[in-house]
Amino acid sequence: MTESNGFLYPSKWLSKASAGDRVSCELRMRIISGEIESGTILSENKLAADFAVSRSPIREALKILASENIIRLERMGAVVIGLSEKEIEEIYDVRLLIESFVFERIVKIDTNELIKELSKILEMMKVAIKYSDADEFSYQDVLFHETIIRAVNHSYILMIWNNLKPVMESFILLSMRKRFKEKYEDFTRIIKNHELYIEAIRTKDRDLMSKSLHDNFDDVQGKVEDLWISQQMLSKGVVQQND
Amino acid sequence: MTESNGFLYPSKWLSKASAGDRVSCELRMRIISGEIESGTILSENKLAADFAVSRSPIREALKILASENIIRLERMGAVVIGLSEKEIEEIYDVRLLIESFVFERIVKIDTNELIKELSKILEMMKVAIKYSDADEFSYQDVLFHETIIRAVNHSYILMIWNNLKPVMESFILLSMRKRFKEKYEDFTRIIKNHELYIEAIRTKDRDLMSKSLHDNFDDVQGKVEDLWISQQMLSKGVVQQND
DNA sequence: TCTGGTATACTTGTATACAAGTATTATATC
DNA sequence: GATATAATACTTGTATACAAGTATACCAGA
Repeated sequence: MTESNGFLYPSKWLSKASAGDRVSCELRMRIISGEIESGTILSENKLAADFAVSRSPIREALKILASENIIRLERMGAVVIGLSEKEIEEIYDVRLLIESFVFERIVKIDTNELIKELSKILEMMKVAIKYSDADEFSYQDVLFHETIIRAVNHSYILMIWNNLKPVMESFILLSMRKRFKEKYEDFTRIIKNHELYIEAIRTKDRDLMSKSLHDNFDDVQGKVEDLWISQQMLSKGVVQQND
Repeated sequence: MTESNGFLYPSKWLSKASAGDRVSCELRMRIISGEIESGTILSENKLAADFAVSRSPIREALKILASENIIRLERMGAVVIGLSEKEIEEIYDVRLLIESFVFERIVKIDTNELIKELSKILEMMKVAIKYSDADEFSYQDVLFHETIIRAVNHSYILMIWNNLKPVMESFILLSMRKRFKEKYEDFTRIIKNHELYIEAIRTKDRDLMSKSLHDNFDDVQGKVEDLWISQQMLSKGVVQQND
């Protein structure tokens, strides 16, 4: 709905992606936005027809979404789980868990390079705000946190992140698009929060990190809740996937 | 090598599994045991021929293993990563992380039902020891921890567990098989440790939980290291997957 | 009207075919 | 002998076909 082609996921992020990836990204957005309601049963054949691809990429996409816990693969059809408030809280539990873990590792390593990189990303975020580019802002926001996580070089923490990332990304994307329209002033606070985060890493200050992390989450979570609910409301009139 | 049919993964655990699952379970065991060495490049076609199935289930299996971080999907071929000591430590980092998180939730809920279930599993483990059934013991051991994790009803923590579980399972399986042969006396200590864990849950005693958790990990990790190394040694003479 | 069985229209899992792309090898040219 | 180019033997991603299983609907018979 945001893009002119009727797809929710930014098409430029899919330049080199396979059909399976495209489908998974788009389906994920539709599920998280509430366009496809929780409880809907998705059929491989129907999806294949809708997306004009064969069942192979559809199957791939469904497997991915199932591993992200937003659908549940059953004997007949895939049941949409979606993101209720409970799931959103749970995601932030996990983010808090892994980012806290990561911070404990970060305080033990040299962070000069990391800080430089984070500062660059922050600049990018500012530019994105300036030009009201919600998608770019979201991208950089996700990248910011991913960069921190990657810094500690922990493959299994990275594994968790990789599982969480797509859902996070979609969620943030939807949140930011909404806020760019309605709550532009939010972004100064978000930027300040990220600056605080960098500062926490620089000074290796646990308390500051904890504060900025919690603020960041509260910010996104609290504010986004009504976004999400409004999206749900919006989609109540939408046609069901299966008739 | 353990089973007469030349497969490492217990065939009875695959009764209702698809070909893709079979392949992923068996490949995982071979990779973790070191039978397939780290660095090996796996070809879809070759694997399909080896396992006498088509490429479809092989692709599925490779996707699964890639999400578990034991192989890496590249443009041409899948590169085996395997489990070095670093990865094993990382896995236990994550287990420690999630089980600690879970415990914090557990102290807030009614644990009667959980404790009953855990006690049952413990009894099963004892029986498995009595009859020297390493596979059954491993199964119950994994189930023990999974039961605790499931008790808190946290879908995204469960998601992490689901990603970790197969690798854990394979690792524990190999470890226990070895120890049943060589270090039978270990098991009294493992049982005692699990009893301690139950006790920690019953009394909601953080310190006791932390102790038993760490002991359990040190136990498995420390003791298993040499298992794993010996497995690696063992596999040095093994024929490469690709010629 | 209710029960039992059968036909049908779905479903998944697997095999196979094919297109497009990428290393590798061999050949031709200098 | 060294280098550029072409042939080849791979690779992945996707489409399609088919078998086996399952829910649904429908119809026959009581």
